[in-house]
Amino acid sequence: MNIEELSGLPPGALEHFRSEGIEELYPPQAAAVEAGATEGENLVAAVPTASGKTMIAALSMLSAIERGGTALYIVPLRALASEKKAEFEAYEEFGVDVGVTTGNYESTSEWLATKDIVVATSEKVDSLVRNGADWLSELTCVVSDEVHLIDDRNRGPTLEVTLAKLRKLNPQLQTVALSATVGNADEIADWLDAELVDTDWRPIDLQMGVHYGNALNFDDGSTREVPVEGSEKQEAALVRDIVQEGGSSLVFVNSRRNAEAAARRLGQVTSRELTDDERAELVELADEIREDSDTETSRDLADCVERGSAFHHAGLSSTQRSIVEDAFRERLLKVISATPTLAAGVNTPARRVIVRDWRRFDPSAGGMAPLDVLEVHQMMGRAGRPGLDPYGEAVLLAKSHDESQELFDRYIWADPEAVRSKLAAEPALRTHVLATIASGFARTREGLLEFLEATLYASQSTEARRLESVTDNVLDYLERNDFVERDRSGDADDAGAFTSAADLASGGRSEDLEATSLGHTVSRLYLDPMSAAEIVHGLEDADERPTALGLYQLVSRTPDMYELYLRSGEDEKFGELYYEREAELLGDAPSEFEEERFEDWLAALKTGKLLEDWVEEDDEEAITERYKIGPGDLRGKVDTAEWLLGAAESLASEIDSEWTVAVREARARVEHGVSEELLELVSVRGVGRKRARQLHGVGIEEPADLRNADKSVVLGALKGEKTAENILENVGREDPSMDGVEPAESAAAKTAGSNGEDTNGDPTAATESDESQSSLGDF
DNA sequence: ACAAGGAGTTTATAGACAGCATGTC
DNA sequence: CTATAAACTCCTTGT
Repeated sequence: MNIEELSGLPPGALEHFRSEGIEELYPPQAAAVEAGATEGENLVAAVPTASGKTMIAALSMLSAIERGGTALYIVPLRALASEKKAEFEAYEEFGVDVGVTTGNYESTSEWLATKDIVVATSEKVDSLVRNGADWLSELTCVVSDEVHLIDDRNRGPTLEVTLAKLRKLNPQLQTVALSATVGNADEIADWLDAELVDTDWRPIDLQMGVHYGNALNFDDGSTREVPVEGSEKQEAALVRDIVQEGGSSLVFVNSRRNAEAAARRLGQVTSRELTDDERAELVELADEIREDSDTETSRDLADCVERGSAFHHAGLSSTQRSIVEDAFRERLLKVISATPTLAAGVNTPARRVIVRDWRRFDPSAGGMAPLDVLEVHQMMGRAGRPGLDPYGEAVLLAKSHDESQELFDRYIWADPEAVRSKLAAEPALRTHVLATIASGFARTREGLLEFLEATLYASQSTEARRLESVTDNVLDYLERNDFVERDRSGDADDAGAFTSAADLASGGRSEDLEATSLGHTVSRLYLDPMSAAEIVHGLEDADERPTALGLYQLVSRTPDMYELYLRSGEDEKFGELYYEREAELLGDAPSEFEEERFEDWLAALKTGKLLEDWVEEDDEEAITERYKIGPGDLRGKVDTAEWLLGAAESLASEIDSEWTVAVREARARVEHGVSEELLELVSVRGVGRKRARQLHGVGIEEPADLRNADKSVVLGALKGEKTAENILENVGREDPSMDGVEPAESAAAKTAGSNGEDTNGDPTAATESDESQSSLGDF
């Protein structure tokens, strides 16, 4: 189908597509149009990655906009939200306004209401629904990207419930669901009352094969010699082979350590194939990486990058991840060794994809469990760069003939699994039942069950009662914790004479459900009710002002915090820390004889201690080293703690706790990574934990001091005239200019300013080493 | 005497959304 | 229970 045949798009859209070199629609896109994508029809498109799914979404959204509506594009990851936003921003050329909203992006509801297309994560959309954003009911088109993630145990139910709510909010809504090829796309289409486009078609041919011995055998029967030389590993031979042809590769492995080790080894292969220009650019990139964070992980990554190789996993900071992804897309990096993150993330196509490890440690399976077919297909789908590669190759590695055969059977000739809803699990329902009641989607138990009927779970379930019984458990829980009130008076009023069939079936439990004020708060804060209960109990239990550690351990043991594991021997270490600081912890510790719960308690203490180290101004390097984590993990923990403590502050004021201020302070300290004494300084724009410490070391303790202090003292502490001027300007000093000011020796400068406050003038306060040493002693 | 290398043993295991209100070194 | 690479330890060998 030629794009000329399209109708109903905004004027200028066709010119725009043509200018991007799009003339013909790909077959799946044409099929989507024939199914009514541009006419507001519901659609499920189950097609491989990189086969033009985004175009299907674009056609649906643009035609909806042309009809006077607005569109919402739901993605699973923040990084994808930015990627899609950048893509859709090209439509601004013909007057289509695009906005993003995720947890860490600015966004007021009014601002979003003015946009034609809004890109958001599923959780953010859920949150918007809970907070009653009106513009959501004006939506005419919603696109759900990677909808197969409904299968995900943790986050799938959110997507499922959110789609159901959006559709209930606006029955006219056009729903477009984009999915990887899965076993049961038809079931998803049934659920959404949608037309189905289900195809394996790809714009670039994909060859799948297994490497065994010295040969690469493809599914089409062809073979390629890829000899393994000397003691090198299979993946090294495969990477070398393709780099010499000017192609790049992705290697998927099953652990971070393996990713790092593989990247190091593969660096020896790629470094031989670099031009001088490339080498020079890579050195620059490596510097950027080292600059982003001074940790061992960063240094290792930088060392690899200089050789044209990189690793990629969640321990990297988001900046480092982007650096690696961008450099790979620009073909500067020849190979990335990655954990499965990369397969689900932003677009990083490679000529050859090597799936080295097809088994992964899974404690619930009691050992190594094979990856899902879907997951492996997602990785393999990254093969082939449109416009650059003639075809893509996806390779699995086998060490024996038998294994080779198994891999063909298990992954290459196998169909992906069916997507199964995970909604009927208590943790998922706990959150969503409360939200559904709080935001008025259901007012009775029956209404609730009726709403749940509109989910994929209900359409798939053969066990109708299961959802009901889990729902009842959850309602009990919510009532017990004072999030929901059940009003049974309904029975008495309406004189039980008119007992409905539904009541009979459910044992006559007709009742009104209403969220309490606390319940509403919990729902709006987007907390798991269990987290909220833990926090509330913890705060109520505190007789004295809680310490930072107490609060950090409290939020760390919440199900919303993904806790650090205890390594071998650490149970003892943290057991000791526990006895030392037991008095600070909030709530009742489980008995030591309940091994599992006690371990969790200690793991939360470990996470809490990490946060305490952070606010005691230990540096990134020390913390990542001490807890054996990457910079990305540290920032992730801090981020989550910040969010949870923010929520805890709201809860504290909701329950009239006397510790609201203590929580606020603990949150502020985490946000900036500083001790109490620096909180004031750090509120000045341009002053973070490092600069605040420097300033404090010369006796500047609060913003007012900055306005009055001797400029030479400020300059002496800050180094860099520009920064000093900036900061003085931000603090509102009349004459910020540093012209002709000589920096004072920071140790010599004692008290600055005129407020005469004692500074406890410790000349060595500028270095935090004393403190970090003493907290090291805790280990 | 000591480094290098090999054999046997131990160890650890992927990921990342959300409130609110603005800005690190 | 269904694995495996890397890191570590201890021993042997070579110079």
